Amino acid sequence: MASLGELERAVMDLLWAGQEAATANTLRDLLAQDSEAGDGTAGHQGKDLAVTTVLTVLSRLEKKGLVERERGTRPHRYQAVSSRADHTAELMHEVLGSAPDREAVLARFIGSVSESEAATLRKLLGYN
Amino acid sequence: MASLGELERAVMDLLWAGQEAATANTLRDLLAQDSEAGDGTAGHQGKDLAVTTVLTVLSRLEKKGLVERERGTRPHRYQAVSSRADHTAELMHEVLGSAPDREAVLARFIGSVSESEAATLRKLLGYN
DNA sequence: AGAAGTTTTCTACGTTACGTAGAACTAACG
DNA sequence: CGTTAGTTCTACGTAACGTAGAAAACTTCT
Repeated sequence: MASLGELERAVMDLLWAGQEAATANTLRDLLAQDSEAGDGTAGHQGKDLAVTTVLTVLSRLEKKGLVERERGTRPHRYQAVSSRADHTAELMHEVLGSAPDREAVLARFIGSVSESEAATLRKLLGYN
Repeated sequence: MASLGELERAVMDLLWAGQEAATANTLRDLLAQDSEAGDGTAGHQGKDLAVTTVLTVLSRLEKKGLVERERGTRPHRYQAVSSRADHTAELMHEVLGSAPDREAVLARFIGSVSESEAATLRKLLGYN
């Protein structure tokens, strides 16, 4: 119960990027901007989305527990429930937990970690 | 490009469990067995699947690059391309790579790792 | 070789997730 | 209270997946 669609992902990226809670309109504008700057790298192409589209996606994200909304203010404001780092780490745990042989998974995982990441990990695990 | 459906997952689990390449029929039988033993823990319920169902799933898994088939022999034999540990570790990397702030993700990840896993990781990273 | 059985491929349908948005409803503001 | 901004409802198209029958390909037996 974790994978996100392309647009859902784009919205979460925006929510994770900005620290402030945002409205659907703001998000729609940001999405429009992102789709410009056509560096061809990735991302959707072309026309702006309708606000209702953004709202639908936000509702779905809320149902999934990834987004929280302030219903008090009139233009509702949305924000990510947890930081991207937290969310991603949680996902990693989910994946890790999906296998019965965790040790083996960790071994392979560490086996293909970059040197800098390995350094980070050593630091994090260091004393304790 | 990674997530598996419930049945796809069940099939992969069987392929990962057995070291020998298996035929669709064998797999169907194993799936039937698994669905018995109704401990209610999880897994599908009820009736056996048609062999064609298993074959369809195997084809899809092959297309996804998770399964390899020997076309030479007549009942084709199927096997996992990589071990479950490898596959899972790869998934973890994919997840990790999906965030721009890997260090932060790793920090959170390590933060909620069990003590035994932490020990495993220290060992793997070469105490330092 | 021809019939009969086995295995694989093709095609298809139902369900659910997701992108997308119009229509209708609700709240705010003058 | 009417207009306007914002939200919810409903809906359609596409794709993934579970599921399997029908048809095609291959084996085997006589």
